[in-house]
Order: sequence, then C-alpha cells, then structure tokens
Amino acid sequence: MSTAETELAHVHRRVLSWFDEHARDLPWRAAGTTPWEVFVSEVMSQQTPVARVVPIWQEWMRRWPTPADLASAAPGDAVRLWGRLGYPRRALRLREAAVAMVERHDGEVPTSPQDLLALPGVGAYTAAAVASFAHGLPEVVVDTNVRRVLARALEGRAQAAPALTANEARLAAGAMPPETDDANAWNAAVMELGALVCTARSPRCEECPVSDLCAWRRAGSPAHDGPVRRSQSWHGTDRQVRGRVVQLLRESVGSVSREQVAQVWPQDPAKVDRCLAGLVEDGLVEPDGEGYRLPV
DNA sequence: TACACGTGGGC
DNA sequence: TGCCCAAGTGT
Repeated sequence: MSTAETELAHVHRRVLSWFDEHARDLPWRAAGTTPWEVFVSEVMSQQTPVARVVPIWQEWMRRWPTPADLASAAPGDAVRLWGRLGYPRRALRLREAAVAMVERHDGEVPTSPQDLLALPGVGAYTAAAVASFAHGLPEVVVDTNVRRVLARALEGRAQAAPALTANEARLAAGAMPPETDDANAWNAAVMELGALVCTARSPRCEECPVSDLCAWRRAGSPAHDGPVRRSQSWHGTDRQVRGRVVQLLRESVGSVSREQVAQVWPQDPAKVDRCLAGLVEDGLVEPDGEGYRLPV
C-alpha cells in the first residue's frame, strides 16, 4: 500500500469513527427504514434544513407509507401536507415520482442511479443518495456539505465553487473508501461532518476529526477569494407572492375567490394574476369556477 | 451557464 | 436588522 493510500485509510477511519459517535439519530437512519422512506427524506431535504424536515416526513410516512399510497393521493393533499417546507413543487414531483414507481417499477423505488435520475424531482445528488442510502450501492454522493468539506480539506479553499466542477467530482470519487459498507457510511459521514462541524459560517474546527490534515486550516484558514455569490433578492419577487398564494390556499378549505387571493399582495393585482397563472401552469393551483384551489 | 424556485433560523 | 444559507432540480 502506498503512503497516500495509507493516509487516506487513516482519514476514513477517523471520519467514520466520528460519525459513529456524533451522527444525529434522524428517523430515516433507523434500522428497517424502507427505500421509499429514504427517498422521501432526500427530496424533502433538498435545500432545506434537516431539522425542519423531520416532523413533515413523519406525517407523510404515516399518511403515505408506500409509493402506491402517495400515487393515489390528490396533488393538492401533497401540497397541503408539505406545509411550510418550501419549494412546494417538490411535493408535486414527489407524487409524480410515486406514480412513475407504480407504473414503471412495480411500486418500488428503483435501484439504479439511471432509473432514479429519470424520476421527477431527482437530480444527480438525489439519485446517488438514494442508491447509496436506500439500496447500499457505493455511489459517490456529492452535496453542498461534501463540496465544502472537500474544498477545505483537500483544496485549501474556504468555500466550494459556485457549481460542481469536474475536479470536485474527481476528488470526491478518489476519496471514497474501497469497501462498499464503508463507502455508504462515508457518504453519510462527510455530509454530516459538513452539516455539524465544517459549516459554511463559523466552522467548529476544534471538533473536527481531521483538522490537523485540513489543507485550508494548514494554510491559516484564508478567507474566500473567488467571486462573491450574489444573494437572491426576495422582497416583492414572484417567489414571495407565489409563496403567499400557496400558503393561503393551503390554509383554506375548498376554493378561494380571485379577489381574496389578490389580497395577498394588494399593492399589485397584476403581479398576483401573473403569479397565479404561473402557479396554474406549474400545477400547484387549479382554477375553480370564479376562484382557485389546490389541485384535486 | 445562470436564474427561478420557499421558508425560517442563526448571526 | 437584514443577510446568509440550507441533503438541489429544471429550464
């Protein structure tokens, strides 16, 4: 074994040990969790803090314990139970994915990353995560946490590039432990390390199992020098108005009049109309006589 | 490639 | 107090 391989194996042991000791006991990590439960947890966790996912996930799993259960539900019920998780189109896609599982995969969560990738709402990250965490395939899972950990530990940079680069993918693949079980644990462990210790702001380096090997720390933890990520505006955007419209419909029984919907953004009825049209286009809202409702 | 797409907690 | 950011995907 080369020196590099020996050192990498050392890193694997330390990170996996840290994970054994510090992993959060998220409900979908319990023994006996089904692939469907893992699948739902992954979609819900997209761009969403895990702590906010837990109660919604539990509610969904009680209500729709199999893909067939969700496939037969009304889209509007999925959006309603989605609550305030954000990006409610994910709820629609989750249901569409369930329909695809029933139609094309015998009601099961597909196993191959290729089949997973073909499902609505599933991209490279989710396909790899479900293959690894639900099915035990040693796919390379790269999320924002993994990218940040690799950027710091291996590249010596404060933060990862704006989008996944070929070099990052190469580094992530090269860092995987050779044994399948270790690889799957590694995927979860590096994500967890990024979520709990190697955080975007105020990383807890004193708690990090590999801080002594971290290229960024060794370089004196230099500040990010690349392009500044432009923050997304929010006030007055379609996104904000759409959010208010869906929230109103979610909390209403039956349909809501157009006049009532317009009240979510009284200063600009035309904007509300435009957002309403977009929401209908997206399948999040349905016209209902004179008013609107969540899709039945 | 860059932008749209929700929401709320932390600093 | 706002701004940043969170287990990304689709176009």
